[in-house]
Amino acid sequence: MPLEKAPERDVLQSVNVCLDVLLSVAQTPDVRLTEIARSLGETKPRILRMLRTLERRGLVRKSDEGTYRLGTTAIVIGTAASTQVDLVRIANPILEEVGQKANETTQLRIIDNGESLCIAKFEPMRDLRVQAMIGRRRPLSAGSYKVLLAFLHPQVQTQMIPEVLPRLTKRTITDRAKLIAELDKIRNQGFCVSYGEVSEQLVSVSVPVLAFDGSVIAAVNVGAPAFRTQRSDVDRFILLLKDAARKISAGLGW
Amino acid sequence: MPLEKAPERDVLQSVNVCLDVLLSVAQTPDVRLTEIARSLGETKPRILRMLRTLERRGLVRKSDEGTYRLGTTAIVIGTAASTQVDLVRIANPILEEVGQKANETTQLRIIDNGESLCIAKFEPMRDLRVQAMIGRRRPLSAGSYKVLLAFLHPQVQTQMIPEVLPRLTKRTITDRAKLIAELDKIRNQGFCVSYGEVSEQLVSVSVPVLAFDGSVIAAVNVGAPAFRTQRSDVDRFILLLKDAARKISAGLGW
DNA sequence: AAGGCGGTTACGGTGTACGTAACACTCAGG
DNA sequence: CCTGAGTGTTACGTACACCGTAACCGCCTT
Repeated sequence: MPLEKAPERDVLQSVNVCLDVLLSVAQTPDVRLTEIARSLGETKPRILRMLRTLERRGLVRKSDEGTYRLGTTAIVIGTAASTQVDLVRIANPILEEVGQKANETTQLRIIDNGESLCIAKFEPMRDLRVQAMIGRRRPLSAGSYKVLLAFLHPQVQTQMIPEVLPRLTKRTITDRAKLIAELDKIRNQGFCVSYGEVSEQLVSVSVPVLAFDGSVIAAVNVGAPAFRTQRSDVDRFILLLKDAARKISAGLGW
Repeated sequence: MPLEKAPERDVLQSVNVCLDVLLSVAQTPDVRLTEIARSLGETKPRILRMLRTLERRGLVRKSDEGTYRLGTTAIVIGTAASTQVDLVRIANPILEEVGQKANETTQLRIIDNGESLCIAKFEPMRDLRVQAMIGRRRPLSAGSYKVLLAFLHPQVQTQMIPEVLPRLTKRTITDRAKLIAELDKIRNQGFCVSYGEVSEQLVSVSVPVLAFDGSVIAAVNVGAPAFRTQRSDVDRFILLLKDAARKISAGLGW
């Protein structure tokens, strides 16, 4: 029996592909028709039809050179979403507050599709700072984002950890057993500090945002260059983040 | 012959409806399945399938009570769009600058689907201020947004003006001939000031953003409460907006 | 001139996704 | 306690929307 495409019951594949196209354009601006078709493994006519419909509705825009970008309707939907998603709406001012006090970059990350996904951020006015980007994905196993794993129910946790752990730097944990031990430690202390696991010379601190039942909703994070971050700074970040996580939980109604 | 649905050649109606659903949720948060189906004139099973696919991709999220909101993927797409749409990316800091100097709300509006559409804004820190909202639509004929009409090519202009002009306040122009005369005046002086045409007690000033060939791209706008806006303020706004429009044009490469 | 590559069109067959109908469930009212 | 009017949901057979193939039209490069 062929194990390819489990057709995902009750999912309109036409709409599904159209969303693929949309995300494709979002990810790589000025992408061409052929490139999209190739990367999605679809035929050109099909993608052309998708793009035409998306263009007519202002979701994408075609440049004179035949490349595609997102359009104005995408902005409208996006800003509406920022106000509709409680987590982001609540977290944004709190992220800014922490970011101002720490004078470093802060992020809000959730689990999405087996990865961590940045859905809100704040960057301080400072010449040198960690660069964050809404929509950027990272493996769950690397960096301090692994708090997201640590506070998961044990069964889904092991299920969420892939067979082979991707290596981003020489400090990245790639041994499953070692990772699980680390996760235990994190769950006990309530936070995670990571040194150069995802990027060299970067230190990252994360604290989980928990729901009323103790399930993990998201993680708040401070990222900073290692050279200017003392042990005392890290401790300060942890306190700031714990406070922030508590506020966000409260803001969500718990 | 039936004049209903000209099937819009090469437009996937399945995708089309799905976008309707998405915009529906964007416009009215916490909307229910039945309500969407009713407002779009579609059947419930169809909309259910759409929502399910959208939900699986994180575009919308279903609450426990069965209502729908936009989801995290919508945020990702939206923020990507803000950086990809040149006009918005360029205009945003300029809008803020003008807004700070005027200490009033500023907007960037384009023509979309026969209406004016707000795609960027700035609101000053001030207790009482005009409220702007990205995605909000207004008739092209009312308020100072009519600069968008004024700088259109004459043939498309008349084609863009509807048969009957909607009345928003008692000051709204509802006579076609009068409107066209007004548009001539606006085109000559290069800006438009409107007193209470779209909202009572509000004054609004708009200046067109022109492309290298003189075609109109967008309009920049200052909106303020009438009671605190002197003639001299209006003049100041005009200067600020003209400068802003010039900068935006330049930023777009002209 | 020939070939490659991008985008586009045409068209006929098929399988996706459509609507109908019936189903569960909750709530309000009689 | 039943009934009716709301939800949202499932099942299913049919039709047509949409798909892929193939051919086409530029535009480059060789």
